[in-house]
Amino acid sequence: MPTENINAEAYKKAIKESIDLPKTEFPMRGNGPQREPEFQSKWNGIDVYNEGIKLRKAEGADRFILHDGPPYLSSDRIHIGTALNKILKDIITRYKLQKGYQVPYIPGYDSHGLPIETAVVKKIKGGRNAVSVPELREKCKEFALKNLKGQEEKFKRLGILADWENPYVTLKPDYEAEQIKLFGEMAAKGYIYRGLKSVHWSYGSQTALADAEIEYQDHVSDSIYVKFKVKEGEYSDSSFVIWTTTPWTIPANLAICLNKDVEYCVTESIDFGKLIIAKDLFETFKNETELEDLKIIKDGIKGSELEGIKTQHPLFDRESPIILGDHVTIDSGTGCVHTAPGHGQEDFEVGKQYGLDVLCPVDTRGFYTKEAGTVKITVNETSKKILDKKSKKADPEALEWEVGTQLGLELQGLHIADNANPIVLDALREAKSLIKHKKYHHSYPFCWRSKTPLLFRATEQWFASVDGFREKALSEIDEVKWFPDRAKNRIQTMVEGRGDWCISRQRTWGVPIPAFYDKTKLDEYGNPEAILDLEIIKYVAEIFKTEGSSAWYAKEAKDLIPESLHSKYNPENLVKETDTMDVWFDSGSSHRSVVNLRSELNSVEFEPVDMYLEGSDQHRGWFQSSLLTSVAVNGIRPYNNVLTHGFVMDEQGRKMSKSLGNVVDPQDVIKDNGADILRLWVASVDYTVDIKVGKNIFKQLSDIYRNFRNTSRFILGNLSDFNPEADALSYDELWDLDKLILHRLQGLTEKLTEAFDNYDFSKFYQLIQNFCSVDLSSFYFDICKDRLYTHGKTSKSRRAVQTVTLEILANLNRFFVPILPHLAEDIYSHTAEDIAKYLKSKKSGFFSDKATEEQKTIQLSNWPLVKPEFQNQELSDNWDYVLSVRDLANKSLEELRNNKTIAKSLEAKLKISVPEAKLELFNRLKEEIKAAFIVSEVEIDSGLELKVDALLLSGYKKCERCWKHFPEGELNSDHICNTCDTAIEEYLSSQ
RNA sequence: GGGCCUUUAGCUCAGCUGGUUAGAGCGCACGCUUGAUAAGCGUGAGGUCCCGUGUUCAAGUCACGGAAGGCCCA
Repeated sequence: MPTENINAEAYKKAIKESIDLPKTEFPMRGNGPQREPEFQSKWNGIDVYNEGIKLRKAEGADRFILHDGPPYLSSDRIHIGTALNKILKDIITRYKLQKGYQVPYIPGYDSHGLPIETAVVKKIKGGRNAVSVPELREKCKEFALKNLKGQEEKFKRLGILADWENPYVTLKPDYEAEQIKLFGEMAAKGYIYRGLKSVHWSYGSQTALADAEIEYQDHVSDSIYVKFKVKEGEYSDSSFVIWTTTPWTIPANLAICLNKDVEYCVTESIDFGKLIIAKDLFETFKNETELEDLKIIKDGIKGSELEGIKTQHPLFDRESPIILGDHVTIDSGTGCVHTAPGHGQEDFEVGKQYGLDVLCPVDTRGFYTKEAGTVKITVNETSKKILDKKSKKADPEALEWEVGTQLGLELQGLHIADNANPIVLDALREAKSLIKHKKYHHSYPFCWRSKTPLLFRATEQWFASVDGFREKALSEIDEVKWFPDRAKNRIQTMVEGRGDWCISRQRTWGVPIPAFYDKTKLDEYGNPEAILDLEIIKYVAEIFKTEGSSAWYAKEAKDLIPESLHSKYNPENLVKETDTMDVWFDSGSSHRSVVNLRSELNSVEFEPVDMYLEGSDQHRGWFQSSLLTSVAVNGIRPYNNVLTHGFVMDEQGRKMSKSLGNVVDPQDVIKDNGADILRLWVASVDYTVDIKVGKNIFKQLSDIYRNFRNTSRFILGNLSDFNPEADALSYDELWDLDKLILHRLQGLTEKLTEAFDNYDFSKFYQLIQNFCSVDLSSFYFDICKDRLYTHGKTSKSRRAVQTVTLEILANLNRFFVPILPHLAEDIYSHTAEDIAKYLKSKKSGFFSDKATEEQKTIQLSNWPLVKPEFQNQELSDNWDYVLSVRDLANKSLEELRNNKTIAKSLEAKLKISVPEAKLELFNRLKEEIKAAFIVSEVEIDSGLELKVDALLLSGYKKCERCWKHFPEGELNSDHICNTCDTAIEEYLSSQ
């Protein structure tokens, strides 16, 4: 009751003024696009990355090394998939840092290779040959480093914590030096050899291509059936029929391959006589060739019976023997496989077994060489054009060819993708060997850069012999923990089945292969002997280390070989290798060039790092190249854990492509929503499979993000007057509801920690969302508003809520750090002075005891621990039951609201009947239940079944201040209840 | 064409070794509040668990076949 000496006016005014509403500057909207860079420059100012290392070092903490896989520097922009990758890494490193590890993280960049070279050449007037090799390499380097700056800027904008001052770049001299030493060691162990091999060759780019550089496209080829007449013996009146879609390889045919187990048959038709094909393909063959009179005249011939038969090459005076190979199937064609060892991998292999030559009459640009030979044709309209063009090129004055002329035509100079096929077809027709020609649609390998179709070409290449260490590689795969575990199966299968690794590239922009050729020593094919010497390589490595690998091109052989070896290898006779290394060898060397070279990452002996984390395409890429080189020279895996993520798709789950117009650009996302939204996206999805992204998804993420903000904002606002040192209450002084939420906070902390330990970040998203939305916003906060706003600033019941919400804030704030570092910073920077002081004190456990004042930044906070003293299972179980009754109460209240009996739940009372067994509990908690259900009155009795009825309170009046309803006698003349009256008095006396 | 993988409400995710009416949060609709206010609360409607065929007393869950999509390989 107001006492007489208090001014009635002041009292009335105080009714509203004494309400303790939240007070905070923390904005409702994050405005990330604008404010995130401000936080980031703050972090740069205190050098969070290095301070983090220093701090944990001071604690004597273990290291957690996540070794970065280098993104490729073909552009100065980053792809959404790269953003996903870097964010995942950052979430992990930030979490590990909070958990108390030293977390050195060296970002890397992949800087050599064809795409960069192609992009640079494109910009050079006059093309590749207009500049010297060192000039071209210099331009490539500039281009790569320019892109590095661009990508680095975007990575920083994502909020990635890393050693940005000292990234590793595969073009850096120290990197290159280590890489060729690694190569040298592999060579010394006998794992590197030079061999002739049929490889995918791009005549457009004039180079052999790595598997990763091949694209398959739909293509229309010339499909032909060609007969090869048997020269002698039992089948001398018959011909074998081959099928091919590359007629231009016919001049390189050296054999016909059958399968020893397949049944062959002799067929006959009037037009082409007796033809031998696989019996199972008879119908297909008959349909395809439209030989309606074709019939089988003999069958039951095993492939093995036909081995060694000699057939006549249709174009040349040359034999093509029948050989056997397991790769021959009856899936398509005739079961008799045209074999040109110079133009096919399997042909090459089987040819080797039979001692066939490797005839490859095609030059690097795709033109027939002299070896292709001469064919007989009769000039027709098509060939006339080709021939006129060809002869006018040689002699502008040359006369045009006349249709019908017969001639022997030299194939040399025809291009295999342009005009070779028509000529070969004419020649086959002329020789009466062409049974059928039609167009054929299929998918065919193309060069990813020049978009030209590929051919197989037998060339001299450097190889790493995987057989030498395959078993060890497989047993090391076993030692690695793979996330998700199916990844293990995938890489295992790949390593088991893979062939030798072709390391050389006929390119300029790369690390030169440190080999020489002795032109005075020729092998049987006339190739000079190759020299690969570890001592020389070590010498070259020293040169690279100071001058970079371009020294290879600038120096002469004699300067690249130590003097002491000049007598062994006469530099006068030596020619430098011009091939460079496959870029997968570059990045695959990083365990040596980075991990082993940098003191912050290595120990005395080589040890696997804790983690590699890349997209699932890297099973064939970096995971494998790193594993192979590491096993080869270190005898051990390069990593202990490998985590893979899927690919980013559009909202329909389709691949992103320019033509579909569904590409999501991370730069745009940041511009529109900020980096935290992008990071939250990463944390919201199951990244082990393909991940969808798009406008609607960002809309949803923004909603959730705002919920996180508002939850935090509510706490900050209500803690504005709270001084933990003086005002915090002990556990015993808390309400049940407070203890309940503390208990739930421990559960959340426990589950989140487990989720992070398992790299299961989508759990974070789900758990935090549920906690903020269900446990806090709609439950605890909603209930506590009464206590916070009306019970009086210094009341115990209000202090209890503040004590608990501080505890919640302290955890939430730190939970946000790995995923939403900017939000975490924003929250922390808005904590009131007293709160901040408390958090920085030892008591809170918020920071490491070893942390300096500088290091007390939220970014270097400790991960929250579960506090057993706040766990209270019995209380929680009781309340689970009470809260199930709350659901019933809400339903009943909703009815009253719907039929307009009440507007607010405080206008109602609840009649609750509970089973006898629960009666004591409900009576004991009556006051808290009233608060928890947000009604003004409850009546509790026991009944056979649980029942809740909401009714309009009659005879009660609303307290003008707290809006709860009371029996009329309990309010004073100003319609104020006792609790509020006390609060008002306290307020007035403090004025 | 081959290997591996994915497919549960509009969205993001749970559904362990097969067991009652398939869950959560968000979004949406309707209502309330105006003392978290470009906020907050309540209630509600949403699902042929990609399709088909089997196994089983019982299938989102197991088997086989297929579709769509993805990565890798040819």
